[in-house]
Order: sequence, then structure tokens, then C-alpha cells
Amino acid sequence: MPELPEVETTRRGLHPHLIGRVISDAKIYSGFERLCLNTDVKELTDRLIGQRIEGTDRYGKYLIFWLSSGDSLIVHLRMTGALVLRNISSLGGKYERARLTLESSPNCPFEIVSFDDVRRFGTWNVVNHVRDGLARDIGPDALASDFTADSLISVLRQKTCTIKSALLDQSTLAGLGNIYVDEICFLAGIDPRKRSNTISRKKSEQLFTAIRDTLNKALDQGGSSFSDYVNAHGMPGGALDHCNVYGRAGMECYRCGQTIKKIKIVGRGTHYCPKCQHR
DNA sequence: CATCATGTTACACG
DNA sequence: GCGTGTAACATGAT
Repeated sequence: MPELPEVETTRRGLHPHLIGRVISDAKIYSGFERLCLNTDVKELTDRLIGQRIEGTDRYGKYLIFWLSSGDSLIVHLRMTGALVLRNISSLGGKYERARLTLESSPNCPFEIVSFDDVRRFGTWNVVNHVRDGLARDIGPDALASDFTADSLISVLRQKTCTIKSALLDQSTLAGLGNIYVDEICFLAGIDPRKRSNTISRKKSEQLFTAIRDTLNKALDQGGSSFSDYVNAHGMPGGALDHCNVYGRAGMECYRCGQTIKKIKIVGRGTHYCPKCQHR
């Protein structure tokens, strides 16, 4: 479930505790080697151990850790992954798949970064160039300054698929997932089945504003608390308590009172208000 | 027991 | 090439 706000919330929680720390050990537990995208686990751990973490970053739903060697560790949480800070003495959770151990620091109570992942879809990758660790055709980050209303308009014009599908596609823009796409379409007043290339300039501008507003608001609330999501301190977020349509099928629209509907688009559960959102 | 679920990729088909 | 549907990945919740 982690979408851009959850990934960014994780990054912000980790950042102050990781900066300048040296990785003394890295482990991927037996049976979970698949999370490692490097050619083998030993190569990945060898490239992590002994490195200082110089910075953190995020691109779409990818977390990026800059290492003193010049390499970067790139983590994708996929459906149920979480990076959680722990004390050296605390026991790993039931779903811990990997961990980093950090050299102890007088100012920081955490020596462990656990990678917990119930469904085991998450990935780790150590690469020399960040681009090599991202999907090849990834679009601009949804909150970055190079993503503008104009760039959204031009990319939406080129697609004939539904707007729901276009916004979920990480090559259109990076960071949105199923929950926030439904919320964004509601805010912009657009039926999620509407064809991307039939959206007017004015509506696209509203869509752009809705994307920024939805993501920033979710960030203010510490990400959504759907399913297993927890931040770097193991705490859930609260953004789902404020959804207009997601998870509200059969309930009244807060704006107009109509019953929120749930349909399937490109195989994904899609929630919308038939009165507030137009084709 | 059957169905559904946040993300992503691969593949078949029209 | 494009869009869509489906399966797959692994697991828990209902």
C-alpha cells in the first residue's frame, strides 16, 4: 500500500537517525533472498557493509540511501514493506526479512533498521547509478518541481486509456497508487473511466492541483494507515480517516449525499461519486 | 473454502 | 505500438 506519502513519511522518519551512520552489518534472512535484486545476496551485503550513509532521497515510491562508496541502496516497499528503526536489544518482528545494523552512536538510540514485509514483494538493490535501480520508463516524481500542470497536460493528451489507468501508470508520473488516484479523481470531479486524452485543459489543471493537494495533505497526516503500513518508528498514519471515496462504497458522499460506487478499472477496485464526478 | 487486497511486471490477445 | 485482461509473486483478513 505504500504510495508516495507513506514512502516520504518513512524517509523523513529514518533520515535524522541514519545520516552519518556506518553500516556494520547487513543481513537478508534465509528464504527471503528474492528481495535482493543484485545478482547475489553476498554482492549486495558486501557493497553495504562498511559504508557510511551520506543522505536519503525518494523518487516516486522508491527510497534511496546514498552510500560513501558512491553506490546507492534502493528500496521499494511494494505492498506491505516497512523500514523500522529498532534498538539492538529488541527482537525482530515476525515478518522481518532483512536488516541493517549500524555502528552505535552516542546520540541515537537505534542501531537496527528492520525490513518487515508480510507479503515479501519488496525489493533491495545496490547500484552505482540511481537510474539503474528505478523502472526504466519512470515519469517525473509527483511532488518534484519538474512535474508541472503543463507536463501533466501534455502526457495525458497522449494517452487513450482511462484517467484512472493513466494516473496509476508510473511512467505518467511517479508516486500515485490506487487509494490516492481515487481521491484525486474525486477532488478534480473527474469520472475515473474518462479517457485521458479527452480531459480539457482546465480539468487537467484541476487534476494537477488535486494531485499536489492530496499528496501534501496525506503527508501532513503522516501517510495512510491502510493495512500493515507503519512509519520508521512503527506507528501507523492517519490519512485513511479522511478519504472521500476510497473504502466508502455504499456510503453517502460527504459533498452531495449520493451513494459512493465501487467498480473495477484495469483490475483495480475503483471508488467514485456518480454525481460529483463526470465523464 | 472462496474472495479480495495496497504494487509491479510479464504475457497473450485484439 | 497501444490498451486491456489475466496471472503471478505470498500472505492475511473476512
